[in-house]
Amino acid sequence: MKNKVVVVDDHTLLLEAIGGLVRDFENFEVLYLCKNGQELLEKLKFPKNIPDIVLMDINMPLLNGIETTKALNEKYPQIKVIALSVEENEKTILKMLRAGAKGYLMKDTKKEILKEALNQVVEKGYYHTNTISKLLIGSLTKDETAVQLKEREVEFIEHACTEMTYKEIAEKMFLSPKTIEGYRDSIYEKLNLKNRIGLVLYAIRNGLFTP
Amino acid sequence: MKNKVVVVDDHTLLLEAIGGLVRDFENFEVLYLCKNGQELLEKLKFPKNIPDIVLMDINMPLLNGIETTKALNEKYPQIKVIALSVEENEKTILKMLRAGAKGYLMKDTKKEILKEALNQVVEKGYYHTNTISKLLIGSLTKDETAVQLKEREVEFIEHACTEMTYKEIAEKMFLSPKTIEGYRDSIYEKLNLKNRIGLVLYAIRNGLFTP
DNA sequence: GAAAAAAAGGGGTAAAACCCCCATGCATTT
DNA sequence: AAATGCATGGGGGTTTTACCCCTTTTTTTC
Repeated sequence: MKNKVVVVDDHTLLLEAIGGLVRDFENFEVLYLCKNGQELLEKLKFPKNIPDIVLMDINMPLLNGIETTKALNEKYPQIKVIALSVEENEKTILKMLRAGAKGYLMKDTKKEILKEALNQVVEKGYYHTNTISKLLIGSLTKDETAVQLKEREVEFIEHACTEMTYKEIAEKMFLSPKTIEGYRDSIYEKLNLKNRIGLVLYAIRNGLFTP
Repeated sequence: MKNKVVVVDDHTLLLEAIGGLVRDFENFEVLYLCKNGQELLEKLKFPKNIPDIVLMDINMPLLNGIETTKALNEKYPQIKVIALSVEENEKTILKMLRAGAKGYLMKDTKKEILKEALNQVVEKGYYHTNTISKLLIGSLTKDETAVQLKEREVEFIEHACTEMTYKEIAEKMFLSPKTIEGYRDSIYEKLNLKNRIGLVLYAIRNGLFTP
């Protein structure tokens, strides 16, 4: 019995191409392909559509890789997710692993490594490269969870990533400029930032804002 | 006689996967795969390695797609380049077309479209989707070339994409703060920006700075 | 229901950013 | 020789940010 694989990626070309690669591996078969997380969750409502492994991109519209992985881990814990991404961003990788991904592959992976990863996930239940393992060890020492942004603060950060002044942002969010300054100050403290430029860079690097 | 295709992309998985797709098309064969522009130029030194079509990614280390395409157009004008990218950035697309690319495909393209593009490039010498055609028409009216940043201004912009104050940037560039302000003001005018946030976003969106 | 935490708003000061308009020196062009 | 372009630096002003420390109101928690 071949292991059933589903590939999820919004870039159709990449999606079909990776599907093609997996189809070439002897002990794997491609069940179907999805363009985003929402499409996958729809499909999974039918038991015949439940795969053994999901190869999942992280940056997707509608429902991204992290949220989708979380959902899968709750509803279908038997499905093993391997993240697939060009993102080398440490925090993103960690978020994905926390969401329950069993492996993480950079997109500059060789065909053989993909096969190896698929096989290891089937046999051992996980696949981690050296890079990822080191990251995991590092994450134990750092207290990442301490930084928790409020809903309204995230909203403010998105507005801060434009040419608007704080006064204008305040108007847009129906708040006093002073409240906005309050948000800013508490964010600066939490994230150890010096000025708005730093905030913008933080937002971009952590996916809160896409330029 | 099959048309010879070379794929250039730094993401190995994508590289191999696209190679696989092209291999499946009847009238095309994959000569070889490259991880960046430099590797391609090395290969081309041997006449037997000269393909009919190059499928080229834009963002690559060592020698990016735009520079590589320029080089190809000078030395091997018979080779037709099709750009392949996730970038939807207008300016990047235009740069690539100006460099001499005969076609431009987003990575969310279907397998059939890729085949269609390859065939059209062989037959007509070019392949442009509606989106690209509209862009081309638009570019004729706008005088994009007017905006020309000086060497030193670009250097300043890179520093502006950090938490440094202008005073600190001035020290780092061995200039008076007033000179820095001069750079800033002329850049704001040229690029129609309101403040430093806008500058940072411009820099990121146009590849002057990678966060 | 009281205590604690958070969200929202405020005052004041100093620094940074922004915006004009101007001067010098130096190379290239005409 | 005059003109142009450009890099560099400056004066003096306003606006916007940053950074203090503080109060009131709402929400959460025990």
